[in-house]
Amino acid sequence: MPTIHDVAKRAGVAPITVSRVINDSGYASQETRKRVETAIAELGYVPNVLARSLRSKRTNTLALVITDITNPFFTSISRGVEDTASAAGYTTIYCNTDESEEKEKKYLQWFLQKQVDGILLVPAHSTPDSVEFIQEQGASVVLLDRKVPNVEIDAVRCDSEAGAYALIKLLIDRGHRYIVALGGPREASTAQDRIAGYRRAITEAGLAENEHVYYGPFTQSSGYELTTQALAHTPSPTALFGANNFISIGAMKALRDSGIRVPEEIAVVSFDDLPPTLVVDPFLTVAAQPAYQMGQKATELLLNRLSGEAPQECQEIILPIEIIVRQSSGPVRAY
Amino acid sequence: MPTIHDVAKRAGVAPITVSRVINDSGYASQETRKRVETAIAELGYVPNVLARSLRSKRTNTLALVITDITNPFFTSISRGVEDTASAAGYTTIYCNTDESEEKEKKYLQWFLQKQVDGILLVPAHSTPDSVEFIQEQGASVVLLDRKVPNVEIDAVRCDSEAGAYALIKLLIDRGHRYIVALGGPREASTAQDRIAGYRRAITEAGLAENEHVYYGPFTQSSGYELTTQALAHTPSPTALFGANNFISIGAMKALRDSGIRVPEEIAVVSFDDLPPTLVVDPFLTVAAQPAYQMGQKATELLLNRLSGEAPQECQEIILPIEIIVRQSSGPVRAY
DNA sequence: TTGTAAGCGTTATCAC
DNA sequence: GTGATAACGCTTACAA
Repeated sequence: MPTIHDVAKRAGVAPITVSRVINDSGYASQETRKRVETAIAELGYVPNVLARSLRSKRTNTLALVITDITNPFFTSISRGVEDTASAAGYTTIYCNTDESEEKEKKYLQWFLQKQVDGILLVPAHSTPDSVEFIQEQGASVVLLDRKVPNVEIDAVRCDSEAGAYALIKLLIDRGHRYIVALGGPREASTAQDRIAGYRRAITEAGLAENEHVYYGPFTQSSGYELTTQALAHTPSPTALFGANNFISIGAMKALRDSGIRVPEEIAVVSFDDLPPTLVVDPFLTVAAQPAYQMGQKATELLLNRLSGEAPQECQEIILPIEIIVRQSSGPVRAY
Repeated sequence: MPTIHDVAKRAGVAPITVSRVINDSGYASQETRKRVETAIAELGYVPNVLARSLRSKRTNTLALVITDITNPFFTSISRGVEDTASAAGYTTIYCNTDESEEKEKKYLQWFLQKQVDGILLVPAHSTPDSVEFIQEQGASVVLLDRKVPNVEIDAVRCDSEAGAYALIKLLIDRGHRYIVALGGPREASTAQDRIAGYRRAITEAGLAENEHVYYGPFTQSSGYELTTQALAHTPSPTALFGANNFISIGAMKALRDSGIRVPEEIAVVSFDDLPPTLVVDPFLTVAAQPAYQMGQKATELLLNRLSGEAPQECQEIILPIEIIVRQSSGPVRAY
């Protein structure tokens, strides 16, 4: 493998001149530039990014820390991140934490050791630990999707509380009085906010007594299980609210297996839409988050921060949620 | 940030001794080891991976080059890769080529510059260019999902030809005589093989005259469009074969929009299953590939290659395809 | 516009 | 067991 020295020798210049040509930094006469470029081409020279980063302290790498790429919501986010990052000349490292704080910590440590320029983090838990850990090491972070209390930090997310409120309000307006929430993990801020929105809508409608919340992981099997429990309860719910896409799919499966028809016998609403590429007949009434855009905006914010273009103070970007009414929420009626 | 020198000074040893303790290489007396470890803890020393890699020529990083993370098939592959890689202490860089050879080339260049230890490649086109490019730079590659002609190389994939053959055979056995193939891009080896399998089944059944193949990208909109074209054709097909999941979903939408019932009026079979986490009522009869395992096996193979444990000669791992019969293929009948 | 010298933080090599 | 030295390939700081 030829080095910058080899190129320099062949072009009859100093290594630093080659460096200048490669990076378009500093001056270089038309002719010198030409000679260097020829030498590079002839030798098939490829700069060693490691050496460059060691010296310059910049790796042109971003880290994306999400809980599970298998969830289409995070898939879209990650696509938004990768597109934006690569367009700016950055590569993306990624990992799945599976909602485990331990894994999260391990990965963050790795990534910081790799000297990534910035981190996009979907924090598993609502504690400032991870963020503080990153900031101590002097790296830039942007929080994605979820909140963390007591830290000044750039963030991009949707208003989960408002989204959940709108969904529940919709159910109440259609006559539902007994709505069960199939919640996510207590640790995730989005899960907390969605339950808060549920609660607000229920309480406002004077239905506080009917409040009924289950908690569990953001998985299909949890949705299935919680639904089974909810159905066994008396009085039976007339509507279900799934706190994310996986939970709702699990709920739908449980209802199917119990022979309960949606929306005729029970209504279902859900957080998160599935991408249209994956569904032939969209059926669920949902609060849809612009996942791709979230990834995009977060990456732009991070890149601006890195280039020093962003204003000093922290930015919180709250993207709008779209309520998409489909069949699963059923018609207006009296219960 | 403390360096290895600071630790060495504090522990009263040479930097190389610290290095030995950190990496568990070479000897170090119990006592020295202790002193070094204390110093490390006291200073909060974190090794600089960049410097280490520059010297050692190993980055503990793998690159995953896929066409589109948004496709659940590749999502599962990527999860298999990441799980396996991280368990072995490797981080994963990834990118989406969108079936573009140009993007592929750009990303490969980046990744090779970053000195990744190995690359997992889903080649956009069936040409040896990319593979040769990588091998010239001395990096290890494992081919994933798709073939490339005229190169000796490790590879993990499924037998697309056989899978397609089995699907078409199933349709023929149910009485279908006019089956249209909604193919993928001509450049992708999997698309080629699936059409070859289609052709073999059709020909074997003496239906060569009814062969009818469309080509287009592996997207939903292509599936939609090709289906519209196929329906306009006379005689009308009694069955459709979608060459991948997106194409088939597009086909299903086109059929729905045309008011044509599946499987009553037309049968549909498809390559690739959707993960059970995403579908409430699986409907399509499919040739399902073990995507997660493919990622896992490919990564294991690559890691073995890197550690020199793999045998000299190249390995081709062909994983079994499962034919899952559901409603979309309909019952046996005469046409 | 170009070059010199030094150093980024590690580890390979060889010596003791 | 431990250490001195050089080197990995590049860029910053300064000089000409």
